Amino acid sequence: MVTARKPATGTTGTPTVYDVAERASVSIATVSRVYRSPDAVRAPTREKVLAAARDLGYVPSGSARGLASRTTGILGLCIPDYADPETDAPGDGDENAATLYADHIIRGMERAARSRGFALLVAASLRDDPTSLVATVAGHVDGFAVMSRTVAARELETVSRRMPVVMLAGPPELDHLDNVQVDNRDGQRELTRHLIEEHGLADLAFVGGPADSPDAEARFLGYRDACRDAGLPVPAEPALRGDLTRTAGRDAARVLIDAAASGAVSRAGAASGSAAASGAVPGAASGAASGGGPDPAAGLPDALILANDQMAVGALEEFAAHGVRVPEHIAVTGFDGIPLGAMAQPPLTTVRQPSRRIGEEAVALLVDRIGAPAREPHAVVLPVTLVLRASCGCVEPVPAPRRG
Amino acid sequence: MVTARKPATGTTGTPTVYDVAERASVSIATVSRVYRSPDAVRAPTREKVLAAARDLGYVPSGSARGLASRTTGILGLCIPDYADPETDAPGDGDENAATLYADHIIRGMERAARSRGFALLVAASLRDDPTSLVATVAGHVDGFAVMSRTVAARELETVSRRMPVVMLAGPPELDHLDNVQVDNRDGQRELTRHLIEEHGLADLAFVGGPADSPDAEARFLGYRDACRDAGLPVPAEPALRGDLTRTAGRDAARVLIDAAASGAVSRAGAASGSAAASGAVPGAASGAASGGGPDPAAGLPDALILANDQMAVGALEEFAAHGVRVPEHIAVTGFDGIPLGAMAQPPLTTVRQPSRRIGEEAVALLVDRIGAPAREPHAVVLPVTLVLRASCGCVEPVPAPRRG
DNA sequence: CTGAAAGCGCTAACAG
DNA sequence: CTGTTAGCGCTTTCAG
Repeated sequence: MVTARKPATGTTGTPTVYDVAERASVSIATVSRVYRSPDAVRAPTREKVLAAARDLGYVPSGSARGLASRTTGILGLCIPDYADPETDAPGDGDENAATLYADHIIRGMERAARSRGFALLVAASLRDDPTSLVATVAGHVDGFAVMSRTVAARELETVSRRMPVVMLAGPPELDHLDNVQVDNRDGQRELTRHLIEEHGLADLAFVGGPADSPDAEARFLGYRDACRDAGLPVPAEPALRGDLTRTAGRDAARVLIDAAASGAVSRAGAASGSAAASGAVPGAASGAASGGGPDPAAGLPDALILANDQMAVGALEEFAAHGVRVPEHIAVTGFDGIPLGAMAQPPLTTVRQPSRRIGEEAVALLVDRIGAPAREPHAVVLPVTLVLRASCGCVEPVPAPRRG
Repeated sequence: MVTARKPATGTTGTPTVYDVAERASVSIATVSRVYRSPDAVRAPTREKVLAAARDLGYVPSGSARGLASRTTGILGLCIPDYADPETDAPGDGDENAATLYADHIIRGMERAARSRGFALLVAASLRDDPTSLVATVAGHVDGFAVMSRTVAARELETVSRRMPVVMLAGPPELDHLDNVQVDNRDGQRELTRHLIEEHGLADLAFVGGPADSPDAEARFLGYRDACRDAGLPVPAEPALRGDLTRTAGRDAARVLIDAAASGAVSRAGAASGSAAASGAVPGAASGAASGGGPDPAAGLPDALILANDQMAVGALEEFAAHGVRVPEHIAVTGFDGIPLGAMAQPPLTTVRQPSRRIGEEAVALLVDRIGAPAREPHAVVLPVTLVLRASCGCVEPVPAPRRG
């Protein structure tokens, strides 16, 4: 006869089920049961085990558990690299706002996950380290969400055959994946239509994001839709492009101001991408929301439509610095609905994205699929909402009464 | 002789080392090596393995790995429950800003962790579900950080004997734990001193947070330090307390306004905690930054010092709504350095916390300790910085030039 | 440089 | 209700 098969860990090392079992004079199976299905163990026995565990400082090993049960109770999230680590609080907290979006998704997922009994594993790609995020995450989770452009499609292709994966806020690169998006195009179309129909603006300039940003491109498309619907010229390219930062918004505004000052030449000509945008209807500027005063607005479009709030806030700042009044001289709009927009001067008209809901939907989709791996891929498109504030010429609505 | 000991997984199930090994005609040990120490395997062999893995869609199991190697490559973070999930974007995005603090810590940890080869497991306590966070997290990580008051001290006590734990932004409840804090007291002292010495203010009112918020309490202590240093009355309790939200800030401002309007009675008397605060030096109000105009300031303190930015922004809003001018009638300050503060009207003077660095330090501490479990506990205190803007009477400094 | 063997700590049928 | 017995998939000496 052999000696004990699984000798208790003795002195060193973290305590295991064996240690607890020995101390409580029960089998390891019972110890396991106490944690997995407490009701399947008689109360006295359970107490004994719990007491032993407490004394020993026992904490079940997630790894062993995961290995044995083939599920980890963890959901993953891959996000793109954001912000330079060295740039902490350079002065105005600009980069803080930049992250809000991903933060909200994280938060939404975290809560939704936890309320369903999952924890959240977050991994961001590192600009300089192309190590596969998927490999890091996939091995530890029961399923995960990926923000668009974070990981290579080929990799997703492979791993998505083995576990639930949902694509976030990006075009369904892999059509067989679940994915949740926001209705960027629709939102921008409605916003633009509002400018055209409610405020009677006709000379619009759109400031886009990088050409490879699906969100920004979808917004541009929405902008074009509105132009088309209104019988306005439909630009093939944004009048300007920026990298979605506040600074880019400032720059865009300055380009416009400079162009306006140097005569009525194609003011969009200074753009990075192709030029020739917004039709030249200089006279239309006088048709703006609330004309009056002298005319620092001469040569400016009726409205500047930026692809996100950050750029819009930057533009607001630049205009203010140059004595251009918003919305009197030019209307300005953003997209996203970040808190900063509400505090801007004037408060920014924008389109609010349900960023937190994106995370929540992702979890719902993931959990669904974990329950039914063969289910058809779902694509959920979250609606956005117009937030009309002063920067487009709308009167700031009275603050809503607190809800009961 | 027996049959194959570890038959390849065959058709079903996710592929394992055995499948890859078989397909590449090598042993499982070699497959393992390819992932753990690629250089220990001849290039041709390595390629063969990698190819097989690719074909199979093989992803190493984090659980199995963790079990076998006793390390998971994951760092954990326990944060307190925040925001009601139902309250998404009720109107002003208030709750968005509310989370910034935890978000920054998450972000800081996430990046720091990843740059050192770790992923981040985030778990928030659920208001209604007291299930042990620690149990969820501890089993899956190599060490973790805990935001103060998130988990019971007893539990930490136990688990910290078995793995690295660092306490965040809270008083070292367990003195043997590593912990990282922010110099709340010092920051508030300096800010207050600035108000007293640079602006000549003497009648100060401090709005604190919940009594069980270590951060808010430390700030109050700093405020008291400054009062004492200046020979001013040293209140035993904050003039008012709030729950650190924007709404609480609004309420605080209103209490002050009402009290001022209803005569010069003890305006702090309406506070929740004990009353009797800031010495009565009503005349001093005229000594404010830029006196002039009529006197809506009558009965108001010279300055309202709020325990955080959110409350301060709320106060700013309320004052504006009642025609009280800041800083002419009353100076207002916050604490934290959230982006909202910079956009407020007037821009908010505050103390900036290096929130992201907290997360970074936490990771550094954790990784250090993982490397040296027996090391002495470290306590790092991060410095804060004064951000002087218009709400205290300082001129808004010109925007710093972009760094080269 | 590669293979064989022995677990890591826990769960999950099965027996009793 | 509780104990036995196999592994889960991978890392790791230790040989070769």
